[in-house]
Amino acid sequence: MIISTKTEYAVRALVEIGKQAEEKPISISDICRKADLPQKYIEQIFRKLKQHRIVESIHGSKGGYMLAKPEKKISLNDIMNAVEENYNAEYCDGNPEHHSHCIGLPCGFHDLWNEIRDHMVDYLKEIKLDYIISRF
Amino acid sequence: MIISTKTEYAVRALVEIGKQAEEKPISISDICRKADLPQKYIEQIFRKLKQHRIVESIHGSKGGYMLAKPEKKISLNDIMNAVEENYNAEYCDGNPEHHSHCIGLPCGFHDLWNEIRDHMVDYLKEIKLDYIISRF
DNA sequence: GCCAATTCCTACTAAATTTCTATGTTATCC
DNA sequence: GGATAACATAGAAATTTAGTAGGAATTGGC
Repeated sequence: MIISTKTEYAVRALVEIGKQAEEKPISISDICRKADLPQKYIEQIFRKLKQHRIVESIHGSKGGYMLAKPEKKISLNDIMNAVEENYNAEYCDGNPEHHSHCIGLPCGFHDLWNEIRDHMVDYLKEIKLDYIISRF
Repeated sequence: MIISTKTEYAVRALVEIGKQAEEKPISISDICRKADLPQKYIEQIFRKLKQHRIVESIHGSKGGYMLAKPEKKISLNDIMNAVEENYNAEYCDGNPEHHSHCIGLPCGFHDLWNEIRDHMVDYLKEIKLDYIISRF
């Protein structure tokens, strides 16, 4: 499956924030209760989302998370890039010492894999959070 | 990474068959020697490729594998479909008893994930083995 | 008929990754 | 000061992926 649990959880949690009409922060525990998600896991995920400026947080009691920018400026690509490990990794540097089958530069396979990844990234950039929310 | 080792191995092995000018079978051991691949693993992969009519085999001594159809009729999608587990799996059937967050049918998330998967499948259908081979 | 080379089959092991929990610390509101 | 929340790190548990072991069945060539 193309979409991992981690990405799905991130999206479901962000949708929960998006559904919140008011401009006040919502806590992880609220999100998880409403969307039936594992709280500690979501905490980790949200720290990554914050590092990538997708959400911002308010510390302490009455604190929580808010979207850091408008829903239409947050794409599925942004979310996956924040949340998935080495989402951006080049498949290979073409160095035969790392991959014995690379006969040299450029390596045809890895150019192809990167081409496929780039296609996917471009597509996912067009799927915005507002579109996702609108489907509910 | 979108492309797994298993798919990469399958492609590299199929390219090796494609490079073979003559219309005679090539053995797994030859393929693995030339492309530096783990033989037993490739054997498994080729059995799946055979089940999906991507290659055909000749038993016994002097036996081996050949492409079952022209290179331009074998797509990356065909290969991944043969080789990757539940490549075709619907993300979810929308049944809340299986996924507690599905509030009903249709389930917006899973329709979206399937939409993304379908986009990817359509793209991968257009990447044919002859194109891949031509890149070397 | 026998041997070598090969496909074919199943079960298992090992490694890596992903998912999730435990146990805190720090910050803020009341 | 207590409650509630974000923030942090380590690691357990589960799942998936990659690879190995050992052999059975099939065929060509001698």
